[in-house]
Amino acid sequence: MQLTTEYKERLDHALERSGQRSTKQREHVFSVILEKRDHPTADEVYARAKSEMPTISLATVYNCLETLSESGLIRQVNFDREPTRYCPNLTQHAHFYCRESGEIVDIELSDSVIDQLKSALPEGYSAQHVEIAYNGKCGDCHD
Amino acid sequence: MQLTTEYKERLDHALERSGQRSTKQREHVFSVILEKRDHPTADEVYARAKSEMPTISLATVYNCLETLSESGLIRQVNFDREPTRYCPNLTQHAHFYCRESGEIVDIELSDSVIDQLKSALPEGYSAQHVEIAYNGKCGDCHD
DNA sequence: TATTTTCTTAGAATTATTCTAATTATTACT
DNA sequence: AGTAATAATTAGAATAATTCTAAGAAAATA
Repeated sequence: MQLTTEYKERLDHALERSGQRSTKQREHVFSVILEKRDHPTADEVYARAKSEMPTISLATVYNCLETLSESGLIRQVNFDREPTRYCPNLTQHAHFYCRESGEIVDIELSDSVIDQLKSALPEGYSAQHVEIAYNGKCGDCHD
Repeated sequence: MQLTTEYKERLDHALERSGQRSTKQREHVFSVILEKRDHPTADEVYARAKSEMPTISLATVYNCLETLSESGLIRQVNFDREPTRYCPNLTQHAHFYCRESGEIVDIELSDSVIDQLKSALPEGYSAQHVEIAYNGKCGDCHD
């Protein structure tokens, strides 16, 4: 797939800001993540990326995902002992993991909750990230 | 170390409730977790457990930690691509991970914030756990 | 006490991720 | 444009955390 001009610019600027080069692979991995807005693992990204770029390697996919995360273009999402997942949604949100279906759903959060969470920190502490992970049963999996 | 009567009873009841046996190893692993109230990895628990029970195996430590977690006696704590840690604090709290010192600190949260988080879920969703992980710099590591 | 069930153990296996060293692509410099 | 310097990609090996396996030990049940 092609990156829209908007995302292409966003990618280039973000990479430039962090002193890194824009490459075909980084661009392609970014487009793969944006295309299907779910929460794929590195392996899944690799599989999707390979179908259009057969020579890309798993190591490169890991490198690209790392670079994109560092540049703030995507987020990493972690659940108990599961492989890391990657998320293109940069808005302030939490993740819900359904233990029945394995589905991961974004949960939007109000600014107020986030502010309260940040203000729960002791004096002198500062947080870059707050990761919020729900674990339970989603609507489809309920009795 | 010896488990106090209170904790011994709590352990036995919790195991019974989930149809599991009370064994020397489970008791010992529980006591090790309670003794030093930090957030050890399975390896660290193994090291501590071995000093008093030299024959215990790493697999058993993993099994015991799993059993204790399932029984609700301890909690698992996860941070990005780090080994799972175990926490004896059962009160509603979040975890702060300092990326400088690696220190993990419990952050107490008000019921109100927790309630707001739970009510952010869509209709039909229900959460067993909400894990909240801060990532930043702690008081000691600040400029 | 005998029998069944559940735990523990040691070590092998698995899985996600990172590392290494060689090759290739991109940028910077003439 | 051509060359040197730098950074990224590649394949495969290495690592680290965790899980699995099969045999033996302990606990519960009959």
